[in-house]
Amino acid sequence: MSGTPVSIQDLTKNQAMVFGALSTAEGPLSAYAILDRLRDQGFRAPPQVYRALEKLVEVGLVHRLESLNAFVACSHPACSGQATHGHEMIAFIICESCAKVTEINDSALADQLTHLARVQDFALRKTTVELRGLCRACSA
Amino acid sequence: MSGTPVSIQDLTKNQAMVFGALSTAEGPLSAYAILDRLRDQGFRAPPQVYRALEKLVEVGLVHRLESLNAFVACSHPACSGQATHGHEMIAFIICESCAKVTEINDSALADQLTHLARVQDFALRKTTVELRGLCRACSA
DNA sequence: ATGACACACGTTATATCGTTACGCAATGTG
DNA sequence: CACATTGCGTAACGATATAACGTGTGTCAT
Repeated sequence: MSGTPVSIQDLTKNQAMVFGALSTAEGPLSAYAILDRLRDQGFRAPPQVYRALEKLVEVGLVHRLESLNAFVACSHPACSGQATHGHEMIAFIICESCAKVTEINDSALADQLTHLARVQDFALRKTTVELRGLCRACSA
Repeated sequence: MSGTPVSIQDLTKNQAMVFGALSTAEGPLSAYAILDRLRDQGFRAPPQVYRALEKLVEVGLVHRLESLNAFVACSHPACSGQATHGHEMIAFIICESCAKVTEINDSALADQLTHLARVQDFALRKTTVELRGLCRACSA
């Protein structure tokens, strides 16, 4: 199991650069947006980005927003994918005007989702919860 | 408001064909899969499918699965987009093995999501809840 | 050491998903 | 009738994602 990184230290060069790009960004970035930001630093083709993203998502440092086909750095303070691990079960609140994304880890919600799956004998592997609309600032 | 269809009767020819394709299908279909199934019947290009899908989703006869980039016919018995309307707030349970999709309309979940949004003064417009894993049959 | 293997990476090409833009015909409304 | 609206057909393109292949580099059992 030496190939199981848990924190930023264990990232490869490309993974670190992609994570850096996402951390620096204000909001979510598409894979191609990441690619563009890293061209100066030697990135040339999509697979470089996608490979890094795959690992970062697996480890929990980055989340994929399905409804946006985009990615965000985990907002946990110094996140390293720990926390409520087992299943992530994070909800995202996404403003369609300013693109700001809020990450929410609500245990009541997690319980409900777990329950819904359990009732059907469904072996939950991954959950996607994304709430879209307008944030307070933008709906004012 | 004469342009607001509420049921299958009001669909145009293309919308009806796309809805038919989805209804006939066992599981979710991508837009291009729909296109392929309708080529015999005269469909030739993506916009024909996407335009029909846009309307069908708007009306609630069809749902988009964000995590699959695919579409399913609403499973409500003789669905016409009514029911808990206002916001849809439907959860989908998606088997990654057999691709079967179960539609769930859980009011506790809806309440919880509404609450999460409310706490942040977030004006909810659309929710995506997708649970992925293995259904009972497939995890046996 | 050396050969076998796994891993990260670079690169090209291709697959898949979705949209823009344009034109035309049918319909309905003043 | 003039004209707006709507649905439709088509071509071209843009955006997102993956396959496939090659290379170097480290580990490590032999």
